Amino acid sequence: MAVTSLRERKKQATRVALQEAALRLALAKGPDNVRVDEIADAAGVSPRTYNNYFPSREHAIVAAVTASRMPALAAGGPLAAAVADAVVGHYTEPGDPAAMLMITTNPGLRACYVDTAAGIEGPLTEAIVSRGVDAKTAEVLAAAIGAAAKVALRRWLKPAGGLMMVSGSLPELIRAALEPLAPALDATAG
Amino acid sequence: MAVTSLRERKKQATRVALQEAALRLALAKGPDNVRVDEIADAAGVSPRTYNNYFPSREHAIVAAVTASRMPALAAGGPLAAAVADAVVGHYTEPGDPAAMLMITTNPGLRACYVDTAAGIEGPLTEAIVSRGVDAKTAEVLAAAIGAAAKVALRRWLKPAGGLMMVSGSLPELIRAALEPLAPALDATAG
DNA sequence: GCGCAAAGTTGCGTGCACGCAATTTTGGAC
DNA sequence: GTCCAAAATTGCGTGCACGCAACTTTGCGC
Repeated sequence: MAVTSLRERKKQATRVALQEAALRLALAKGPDNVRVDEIADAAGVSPRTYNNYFPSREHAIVAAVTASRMPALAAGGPLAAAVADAVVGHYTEPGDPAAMLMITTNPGLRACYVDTAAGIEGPLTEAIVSRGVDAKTAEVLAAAIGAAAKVALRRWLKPAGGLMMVSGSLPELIRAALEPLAPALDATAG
Repeated sequence: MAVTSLRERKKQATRVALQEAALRLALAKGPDNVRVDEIADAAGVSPRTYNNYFPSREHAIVAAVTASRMPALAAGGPLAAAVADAVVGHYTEPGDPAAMLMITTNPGLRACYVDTAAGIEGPLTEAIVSRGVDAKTAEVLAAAIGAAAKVALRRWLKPAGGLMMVSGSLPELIRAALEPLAPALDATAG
């Protein structure tokens, strides 16, 4: 938040307005009954502008309940453990339970939520590099971690039994999914 | 090709017809000047049917130059090596050079081509399982491998210097990208 | 052959993503 | 305060993906 030119603040404001409008409307009318136009309208902005902020209808809704930044990696200790802690940290947010239920229930939102995992790859790459790992190696590892996170999210969202029930603790699932990658991560230790 | 009911053969035929029409038209007019309607038309099929076969305009074009199935994993030896060979094998196809140039040149096609890598995950999971690895572990590893493959493809497609030049040998890039995952793969050995 | 259920195709309608060019807003320099 | 270049917003137009509900084809049992 270092630079806060007025312009930047206004942009952030409309972004937030769009997110909140999207979430509110989706919760009120059901996610499939919300049109982009309504969201834009509720945020006091033109429909075209909506897509200057979000690449799809679902993104605004999901963004409203998604952590914006990854926690930093712990400085020392095994890389695998530090990564697991960071990823778990990122996905351990309170977040409106009703909103989460809606996301887990709706296919489009589910997919969009899972794709969130791609967003951690950039920061992860940097973080891994800053621990002395070669940049190209770090890129691959971050991509692998992102893929594992997606698997974990998919497992978490998978309808268990007949009912749409969250199938286990997300932190546990994330740690379990990252486990197979641990040898690769710890092999980078100097 | 075990089951070849007439129905199945006709489906395959239209699929191929669509692919070839798409590729031919894209090569002739430039990929951005080809409308879905034209492709469908050239394949003697309704536009609506196009999307029963391909989820996007780009997919048919890319599918025309993409290997349909992964080579099987070698039965013995280290898993990492077997996987690397299989993935390299999958991406080592002749393929019309002109078509490849077009794909590497056009942003939309590039992205679609990279996403091809997701298609190897299913077969890979099965293959890894059949080597005695736990199913959940295999799923994560396959996802990681797919992610690494995407990184390799992206590096390969990255415009090097000012010109749109393929930046190195794809097999080399794939092996390099898979290298960091080797410890994780070989750690599964009984 | 005959008929019928399943599979595939088609047309229609809707909402959406996005390129483009025109317009409005912003904010620092003077 | 005034001005202007950069940035953001907007409207428009286009092509596309896809749900849905007819309609047509297929292929199997008889």
